[in-house]
Amino acid sequence: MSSAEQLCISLLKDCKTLNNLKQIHAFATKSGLVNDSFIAGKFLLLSAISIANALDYARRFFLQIPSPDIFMYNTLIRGLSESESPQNSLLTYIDLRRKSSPSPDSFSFAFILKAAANYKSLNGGIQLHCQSLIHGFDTHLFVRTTLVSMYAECGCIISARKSFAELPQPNVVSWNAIVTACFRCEDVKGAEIFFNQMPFRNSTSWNVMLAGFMKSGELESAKRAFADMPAKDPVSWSTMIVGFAQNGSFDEAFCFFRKFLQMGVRPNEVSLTGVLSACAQAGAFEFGKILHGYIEKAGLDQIVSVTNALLDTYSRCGNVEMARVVFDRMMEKKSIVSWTSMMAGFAMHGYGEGTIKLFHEMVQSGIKPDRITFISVLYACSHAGLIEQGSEYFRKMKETYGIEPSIEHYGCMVDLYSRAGLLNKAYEFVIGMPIEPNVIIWRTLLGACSIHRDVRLAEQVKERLSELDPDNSGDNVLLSNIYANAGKWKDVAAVRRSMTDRKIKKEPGWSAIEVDKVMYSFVVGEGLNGVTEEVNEKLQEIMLRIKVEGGYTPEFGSVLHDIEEEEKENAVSLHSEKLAVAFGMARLCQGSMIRIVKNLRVCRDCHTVMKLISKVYRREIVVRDRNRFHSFQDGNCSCSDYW
DNA sequence: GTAGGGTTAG
Repeated sequence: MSSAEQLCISLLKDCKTLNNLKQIHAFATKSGLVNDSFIAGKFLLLSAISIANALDYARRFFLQIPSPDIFMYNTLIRGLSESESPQNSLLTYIDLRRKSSPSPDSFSFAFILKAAANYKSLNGGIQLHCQSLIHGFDTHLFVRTTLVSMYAECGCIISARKSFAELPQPNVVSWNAIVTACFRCEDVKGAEIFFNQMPFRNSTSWNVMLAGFMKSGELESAKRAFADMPAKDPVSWSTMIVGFAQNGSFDEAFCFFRKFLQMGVRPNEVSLTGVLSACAQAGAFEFGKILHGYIEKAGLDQIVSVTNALLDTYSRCGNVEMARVVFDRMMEKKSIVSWTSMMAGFAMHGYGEGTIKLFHEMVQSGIKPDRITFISVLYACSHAGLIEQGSEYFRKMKETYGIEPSIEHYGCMVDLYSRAGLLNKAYEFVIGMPIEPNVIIWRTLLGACSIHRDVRLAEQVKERLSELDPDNSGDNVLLSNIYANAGKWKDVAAVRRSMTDRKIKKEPGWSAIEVDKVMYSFVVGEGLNGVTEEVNEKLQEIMLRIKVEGGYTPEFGSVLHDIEEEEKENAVSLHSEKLAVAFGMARLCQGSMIRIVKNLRVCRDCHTVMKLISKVYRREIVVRDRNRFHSFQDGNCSCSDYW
């Protein structure tokens, strides 16, 4: 081996970034080493698998190789199978089959079947199954285990079971694969039966059960299995924490994370992303900050998934500035998820221009936007009232980037026109959509009818919603609010009556606020032990002061009945966000920001009250509602009263 | 020098 070759190999061993790889590439080209198949193979392995955002580089590099060997083909097929567009993996396989050499081997089929699984293409999977049969690899243990997973991913549990049954000697991995396959196809009973039949189990088999139960929403079964398992490893703990977070059980996620810490184990990055996600959903800003400190101390701030979760937590807790700091510190490690999260953060806070600026920076940096990136861009345009730009990006995503708009993109466009008051244009857009509009689309339009007070269109839209989702409480409440705003009390009563007749209950609104790192939640009409009196007193003081000093007059649009004015005032003054803000004003020290998370949309009256409090008391208030953030300062809101 | 099963953010 020449000294240049030795140097090149040792450089490649430490290579961690694309820029670094490019430097080594230049050196290898100059010395002619790039033609060495071993070195070229290593280049591919690094760019296609190990280094983030380097797959395009791998493809270009591959095209320059005169006659790639099977290892090179396999590496590229594998890299593409894990990408956004796994179908490109298939194109590379077809290219391989067109040539007389090299021939595909067992590795090729393991990777290409994984691509079919990721693409969820049953037809493609079946054809590749045939291909593996033709080449005599379908009975290979690894290939067959991948077949079990592939069929399950594509929703065909019968073929998955058949592939497993044809294994003469399944090992523990094959057994785990068939158990996961049952869970994927929503056959929890089947999964339990296979698990009980297993001749051998390591901790992974138990973890398969935990993950399966969690994904099926069977939290009690997951907890039971967790208690029963003989030995818990860090993956078991992470699975539980992540599972709770994904099922919306934040308290249990926090509780398991604390227990995990108490064991004296250093929590891994996955458990941290899980607990951060629970913070993000619950709006637990102070706890998030503690985790941030912990992450830096443990040196986990170099792990992209952790920093992405952290930046998302900050922005969902209303602190988009801290999110930006985390984002900037990632330097060249930013992934498409980091960019898109940051853009979503800006968009939620109403920074439309900032979102678009980030979009261009991302494209500049060489990362291709995907469908989720465009959801953020369109969402930003709609929340900032950038109608022309929104339409332009909607056109561009298909023409320039080849991304077919999905229902979410159409939803953003309907929202864009609706918010701007172009209700007819929005309605025509929905009618002209090439895909069937879903309830979310119609609901967006109904929301717009409420804001822009269009009773006639609202009735039309509600009819469609009644066909698709007749018992939705939110839609019925919205329609009755629209009638209430228009003073049509008879219609309000009719909606209410039909709701009572069909036993539809209004989804209870709740608001949460964190004080001394503890989350307190408030629900209308429910007292909170020990603090009710305190909250009522404070609220009365606030309402009086904003009337006298801020000229507040209540708006009753969100009150359902045709009741006396004074009663109406009581009903709106009890909205959960008002209780939460009163509690925050009573407990948090002067000058600190008040952060509230609400499960529903904030009502117009509460919005006005928040603005007045921010002015009269000189307090900064941030409210996250179902759709976006409202940052109240000196009498104004970041949404410009447009939500 | 590459694989198959369990936990990871938008």
